[in-house]
Amino acid sequence: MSKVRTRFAPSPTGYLHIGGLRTALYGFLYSKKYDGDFILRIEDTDTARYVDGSVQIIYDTMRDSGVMYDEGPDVGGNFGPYVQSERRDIYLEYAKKLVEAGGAYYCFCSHERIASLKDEEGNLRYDKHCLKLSKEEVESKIKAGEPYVIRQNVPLEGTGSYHDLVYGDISVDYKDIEDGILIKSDGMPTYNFANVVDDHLMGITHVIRGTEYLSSTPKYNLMYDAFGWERPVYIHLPPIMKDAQHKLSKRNGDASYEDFVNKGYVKEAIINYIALLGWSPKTNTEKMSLTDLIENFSLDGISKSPSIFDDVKCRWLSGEYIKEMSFEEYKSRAIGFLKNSKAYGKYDEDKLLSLAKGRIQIFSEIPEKIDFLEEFGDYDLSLFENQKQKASIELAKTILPEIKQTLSNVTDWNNSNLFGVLVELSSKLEIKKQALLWIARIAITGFESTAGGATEIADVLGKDETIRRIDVSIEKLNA
RNA sequence: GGCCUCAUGGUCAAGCGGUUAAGACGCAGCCCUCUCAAGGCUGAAUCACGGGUUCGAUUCCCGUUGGGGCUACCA
Repeated sequence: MSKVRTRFAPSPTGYLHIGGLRTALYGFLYSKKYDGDFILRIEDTDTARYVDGSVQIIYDTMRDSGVMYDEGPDVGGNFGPYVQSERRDIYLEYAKKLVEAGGAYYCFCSHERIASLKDEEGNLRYDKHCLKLSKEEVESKIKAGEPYVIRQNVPLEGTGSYHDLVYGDISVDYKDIEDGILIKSDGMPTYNFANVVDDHLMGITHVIRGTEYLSSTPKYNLMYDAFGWERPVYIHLPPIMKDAQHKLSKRNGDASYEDFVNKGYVKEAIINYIALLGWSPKTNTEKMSLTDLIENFSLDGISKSPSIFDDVKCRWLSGEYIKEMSFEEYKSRAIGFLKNSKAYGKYDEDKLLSLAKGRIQIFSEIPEKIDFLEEFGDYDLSLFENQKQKASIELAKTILPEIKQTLSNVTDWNNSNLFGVLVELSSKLEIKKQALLWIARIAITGFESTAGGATEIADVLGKDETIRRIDVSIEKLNA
């Protein structure tokens, strides 16, 4: 059996969105699973929709996410060029061959004539008018400089069938397929032609793409057959939806990979999550690295129905990655987000980061988790009241001076020491440690809930600031 | 409109004629805990509808409904 070769063929019309990335991912996983090649091809035949810079975004996204290709415009390969606009002559050459083979024909009809072909329901259907032109007529028109397109010659009768590895047997009657344009009047091919020529010339064995091509595949097969080429294996993928009725798409301005990365989602989690959207390993394992995914990927786990992107679950997965990340790794990724916190620069970086780790799902949540450190101020005394912890304003009044005294004597200021002395104090005072720690925490933060406990926070604040805040609270209680 | 296609809890999903219909996220409750978070346990919640086929349908067939796609000199 020949080597598996799959491809991802995006058009450079903007950023690379999540749905496109998943298509790329599946192509990548499938090829790697079978030790094959994964090719990147840029489909830029529509010059009008071209967006500057988007090719670079595609390169960057694929590299950054780990969905890396073996051949492509910027890495080379033996089947180039990998940019369609650079293959113009190739398409023209093959289009002529197809005309020779009877699979296509020149068409000189004006837009006006085409428009006049509307039927009662307003549908357009080309009437094969130019198919009747003799070879001589065609040649003289071309010579005279008349603009033309090349159309596919689809049979009026019969049925095109093929087997899709996800959707099974698909059949479309040829009468329902138009004689679509293969070469535009500007000499560029349309997707409908370029994809066939390129996939064949590049040796693509498995075509993995979205379902939007499911019903147009029979017309591509017509071309493979007319050329006498072997048809590739087809694997169509269900779409990723934004909600029940809208597909995630860049045309709608939906989220891209880089948007998620910028918001602080762990990249591995993004890939992991989208791998699971529309595919199931059939085991209960959900957290998987790219390597795990390659190992477990299989076509029969791909589902046929659309799946809705669930941001909540994607964040959860991201949080799982953060929890399991080494501190060093976490720090290197989180530091840029820490800088957005009010507390940044005022306290020890590692301590701030530790406070947030385990409490966030995406890195951009860091500031909101630790900003309270810099928001100590006019809090409500009723916060000292807590039945469950057996804490009260009265108790706070009596023990806060003791807490201050005890802390003042601490020389080695760190979390475990602080915890030790305060627990010791609570037993000496014969009160629950929970009550004492609750009071201490409220006294130094002024918040009902905080990321971190009393001693953990005191550790971050440092001795001077902790004592100062306790003084403020004592004064407040006695006011 | 025509054609293609899809349909299991709120979401992702396993299931592939006989199951107490997995699991995960989320949600609720309890436990644990230095508040929060994390962790542990428990719980609520699903086979779109109607016909068949079959001893028996979530599973197979047909239809209805609903969703998506194609129907461009876009991909």
